Amino acid sequence: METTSIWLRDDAPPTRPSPLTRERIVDAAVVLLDRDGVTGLTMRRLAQALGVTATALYWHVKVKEDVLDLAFDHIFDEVPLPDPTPDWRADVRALIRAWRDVMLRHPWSPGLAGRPVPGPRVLTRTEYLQAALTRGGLADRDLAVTTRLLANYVIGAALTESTYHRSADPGARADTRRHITVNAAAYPVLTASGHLDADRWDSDELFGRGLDTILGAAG
Amino acid sequence: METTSIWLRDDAPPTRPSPLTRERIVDAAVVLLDRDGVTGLTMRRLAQALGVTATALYWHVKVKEDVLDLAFDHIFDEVPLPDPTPDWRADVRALIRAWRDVMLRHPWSPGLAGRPVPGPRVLTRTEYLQAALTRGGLADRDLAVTTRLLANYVIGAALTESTYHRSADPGARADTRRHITVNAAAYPVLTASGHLDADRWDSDELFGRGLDTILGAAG
DNA sequence: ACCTGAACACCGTTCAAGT
DNA sequence: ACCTGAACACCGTTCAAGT
Repeated sequence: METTSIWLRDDAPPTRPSPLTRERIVDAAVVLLDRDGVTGLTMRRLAQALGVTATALYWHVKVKEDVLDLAFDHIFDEVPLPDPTPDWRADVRALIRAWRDVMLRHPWSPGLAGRPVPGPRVLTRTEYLQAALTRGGLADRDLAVTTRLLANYVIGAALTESTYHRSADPGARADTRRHITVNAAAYPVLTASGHLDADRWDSDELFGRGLDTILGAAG
Repeated sequence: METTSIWLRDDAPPTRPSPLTRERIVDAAVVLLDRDGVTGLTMRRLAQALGVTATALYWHVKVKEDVLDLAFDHIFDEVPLPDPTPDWRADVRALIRAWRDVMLRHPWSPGLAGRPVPGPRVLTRTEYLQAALTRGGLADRDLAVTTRLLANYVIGAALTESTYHRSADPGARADTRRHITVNAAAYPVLTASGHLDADRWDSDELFGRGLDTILGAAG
């Protein structure tokens, strides 16, 4: 009868103990994407992080795009689906806010949002959203309009905000703002309104008010 | 005194008559992007289209990203800026619709929409938008909220619609829709509402109604 | 069934050199 | 000032071969 001796444990290869699975590939991909962005994810680096050859990945995945699709869907596990409440608007607000939050936490994700095939996690969240809107009395075309309005708003917001935040050149934002104020003759309203002035308004608050505008008009 | 003889004309090199300029580079880039998408634009292919060596481009441009930035801004020449009318809502509607149209005509563009530095053409259109909203009585925080709401909505809409339309696999959309209906137990609302059913609603109309929802609630 | 190694056809970018 | 050629350090993907 064999007991798990400490020597046997030390004999085990320490670098790649578990077998390669889709799950481990996706987890490693998200880590790399978070750290180095979408251009930082290469099949070779992903394989290296998993202690494996690049070509080994192609047994588990057809093309690199599949890895991106899987990673994109995977992060939406972070969007909770609480039990519906009587306040359908509050449910929608919480969902959309969490949706935006997860995309801002993974800044590489909004650019991938237009993926042709939504994964199961995205579909589940969309189901939750449409269910809440349905409780609010929306149906048929109005339901489709508001679903798209909310989804496209949150995607656009996450896309612009995330790329704006981690601008390669940190001074580029100030440069653009300066370009506006210097050419104030061409951009009188933008100059006055403080467009691209990062300190003027809080992004979270602006997003929330836009959301309220949609929800106030719907239903 | 020299006259332009036909022989002299024929002597001129036919492949690369004009000198390389940023303008010519951007024009060629847009052509390539329209034809092959963002992955189809490489510095080598771009150079070949211009009858020049890939490395020659680096005299006119610092990195490839600059080409993408220039191309993205360039297409917004196609968004007209008509004289403002007394109906500010109509002005906004026309601008946002044209904004969406140009992005759908250049399906590679929405994914680039989050570029850290907006170009002069985008800024000019944003100025036009904020001027119209200002005529509608919006100011300060309300102006910022509605500007972002409209801009992010149109960007998100263009992103999802464009990638949805030229899905690599044309049957993938139907597959996803089938996945919903087959798992109707998990997606009861999506099944009933016809989510991802391309034929159910007209995209242009849904977008327009979402736009009207925003404009109806604003101001 | 699952992974390796070698190979193919590409990339973006740098830099010395030409004109 | 503007472009070429060679070179560097990479890519995604295929495929025969190993276990």
